[in-house]
Amino acid sequence: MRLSAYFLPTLRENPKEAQIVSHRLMLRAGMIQQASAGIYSWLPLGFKVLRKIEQIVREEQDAAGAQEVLMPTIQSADLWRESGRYDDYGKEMLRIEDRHGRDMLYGPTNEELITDIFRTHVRSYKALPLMLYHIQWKFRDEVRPRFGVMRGREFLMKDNYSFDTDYQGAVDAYNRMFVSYLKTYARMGLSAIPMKADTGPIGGDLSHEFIVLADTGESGVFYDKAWETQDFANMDVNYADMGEVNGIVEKYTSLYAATDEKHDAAACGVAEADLKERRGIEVGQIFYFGTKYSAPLNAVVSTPEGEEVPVHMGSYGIGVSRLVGAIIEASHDDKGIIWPEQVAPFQVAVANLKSDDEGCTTVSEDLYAKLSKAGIETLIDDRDERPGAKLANLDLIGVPWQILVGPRGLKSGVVEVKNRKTGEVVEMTPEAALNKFAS
RNA sequence: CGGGGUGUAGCGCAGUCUGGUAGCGCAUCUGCUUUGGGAGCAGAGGGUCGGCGGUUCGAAUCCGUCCACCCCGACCA
Repeated sequence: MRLSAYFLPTLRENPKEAQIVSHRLMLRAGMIQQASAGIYSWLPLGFKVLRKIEQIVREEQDAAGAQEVLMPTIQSADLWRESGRYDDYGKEMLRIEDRHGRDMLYGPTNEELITDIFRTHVRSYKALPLMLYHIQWKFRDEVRPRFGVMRGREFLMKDNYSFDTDYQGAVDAYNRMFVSYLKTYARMGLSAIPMKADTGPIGGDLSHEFIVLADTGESGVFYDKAWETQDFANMDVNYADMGEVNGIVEKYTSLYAATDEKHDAAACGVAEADLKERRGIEVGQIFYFGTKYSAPLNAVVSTPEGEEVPVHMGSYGIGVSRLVGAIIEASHDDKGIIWPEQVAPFQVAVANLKSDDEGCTTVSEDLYAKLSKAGIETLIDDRDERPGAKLANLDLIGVPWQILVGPRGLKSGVVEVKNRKTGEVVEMTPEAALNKFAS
């Protein structure tokens, strides 16, 4: 992508309404634009990152055996009356009346709809286990939206629903998701720690929330420092082997972690030297809720014994749009965003530091063409700007690697390859720079 | 939902108290000079001052009303 043609409306100054760093940086980096309170348009750069995160979530859901569907944003109130939640959900649910006077709503979650799909088509234990998920926009009419996409009213969420004949099957599904969540967040360059959670209004009796460590997080967390040395991103799991899955869950549920509300220094059993205290952001939650929805909605299956039983369900959510903010909270400096490579909008940015210099232009254009051809997502700053402006902009938008092409280096035949995260700069020939990324 | 605050150019703000030609910085456009950490000079464009109503010869400014947005708290992917 050429920066000269890219719709990237960056801001030099901080918009006054943005208080937390991810919100400020997302606005300044031209990723989002507020449409109304808690509702955002996603501009090219932001949307690109959003889709990368979404894709990682999708791949890990698929790997864990879930199947993707897509349910609508607008739902009929009828199903919600059937489950009893139409009255229970309160003002957070956006209620709409259509032209015929029918009560509709903008879905805040999808238990009812997925259960309806399930009960229409599934009658036998033989179709189980089953996990269906979708990645769709939700709307919850928060009293006080804030923190940009971290706490919006409209948000993109992955919600997965599991269906099993009995409790043991449901726990298996729960455990698969537990493991897949560890891996999902790690693949985005995040440290997310599962913590025992209250089940809240959604109901049920087994739940963990996943909390990403970030200094600016909303809640305080305590955990065993052993969490920091786990490599979940490269964890190889066979989800069909429940012994293996359960082993992983057992290992990590026994490793201490708790939010400050639940932390008990005396009872945690972690030596003081091993106990870390930090802040975190909730980015996902998993629940087992049994027959809470299947019973009222009559989602039943026949067992091998010919008995009809309501299915045991669980739900598993990941706040996809919130993750964009959470990643920035976890990874930035005073100059801007530092994207982990897995979710970065571009892998490499080529900065032509002197765009009216023939040598600089030839070298940077050549690098751009070859990197692009090699399938590397590359951004070239080909604008007629001063070097300082270009460097500041690239730092702001957080591309992990910058190749700086300037007359100073070209005199001795080199360009500079800069790592955004460490700030380390290595001089090398253009060919070597190309090989570093495209080999 | 309780408490507080703000709406003036794309962004950040002054002007409002004390009514009298709508301003500043950044950004944008043109030209020249410049080119390694957000350049300099010269010029230009851009605003029904959140909406509606009222007071007045005259309203960004005073009064009324509505709307939008933000912050703190209680609640949440």
